[in-house]
Amino acid sequence: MQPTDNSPALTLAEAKAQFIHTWGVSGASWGVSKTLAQVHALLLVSPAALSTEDLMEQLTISRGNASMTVRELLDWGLIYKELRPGERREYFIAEKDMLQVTRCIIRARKRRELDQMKRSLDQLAALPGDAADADYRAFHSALTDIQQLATVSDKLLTRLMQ
Amino acid sequence: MQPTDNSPALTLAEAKAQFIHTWGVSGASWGVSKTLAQVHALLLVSPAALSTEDLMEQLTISRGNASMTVRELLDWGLIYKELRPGERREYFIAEKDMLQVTRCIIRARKRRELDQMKRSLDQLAALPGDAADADYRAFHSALTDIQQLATVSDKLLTRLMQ
DNA sequence: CACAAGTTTCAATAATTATTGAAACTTGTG
DNA sequence: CACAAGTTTCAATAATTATTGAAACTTGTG
Repeated sequence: MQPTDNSPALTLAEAKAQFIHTWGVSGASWGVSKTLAQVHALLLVSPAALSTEDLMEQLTISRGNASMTVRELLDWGLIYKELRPGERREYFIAEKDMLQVTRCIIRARKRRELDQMKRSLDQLAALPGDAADADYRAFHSALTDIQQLATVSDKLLTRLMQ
Repeated sequence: MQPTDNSPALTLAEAKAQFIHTWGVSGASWGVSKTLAQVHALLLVSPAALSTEDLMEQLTISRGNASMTVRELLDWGLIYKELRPGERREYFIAEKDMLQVTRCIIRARKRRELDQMKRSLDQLAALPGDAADADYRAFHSALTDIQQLATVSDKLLTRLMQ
């Protein structure tokens, strides 16, 4: 007797929906909004470009939300506008090369978080103080260690972006 | 005339407070709670171990918050308990080696997010389908690309952890 | 075993963040 | 230049997430 799998296989649409859900959850735990991640996921697995209307419909989100999310994804460089001659409506298509996608994400996050952090650290490290004070020395050395880590990370990320 | 900087220099306590604030903001944008990041920052720049009481006082947070946050930091491996003989109260001290700190953070996030994502992707990639259907092929190929990226990231992160 | 000195849990609440949706805006066309 | 077909903005609101604080629990000691 050949064992046959009785559970109904996922349809393509269900598989896509599940992927969009997973991508949304992941995004949320890295500090980006669930909708942003979901719109990105939907466009990643769409062979064709989609309009704002399509996004609203397929993800049941509002026009405003769709508009702002799409703008942010354009800003990250993760999606492109596709303009069709003679049509008013804008279509969006995702960068499909995952290496490029990675670069975009690293570039954006580095700029927003790491560079900002380095600036704060530099400012704090400039604090003049009494080198005889153990407490001051401890703080300063902690700061220097963190700065060094920031510098190393910066170099590594820059290299990863090629 | 020698130009003298008139702005009052930061005191050590102010500098620490500013560091704690910055670290808190950074943490928040990477999806960890502000308090978690702040407790970590405070312990990072404290030469001595601190008790729950100390944390509550210095960050003006509740006992419950302090307790849960400390437990989570222990779980990440970012802080240690220091027990003093004959004392009931627990003291906490941060891992100060930033290389170790990085490892702990990578290990925890990899386990929580990347490994989880890989499992979801594997499950979706197992979807049987009609290889003649262009839509199916497009989805499958997107999925494979993402899986490959996940695998490469996994290897890179594992290497970074040494 | 009662008590003191702590820690943990978790339901209620506060604070924050994301989302809606209607009004304002933009742009191309007859 | 009026209108149609879209997009964007942003105040109000909904949803989510973090925090409080009091009660329950734990553990060592006289």
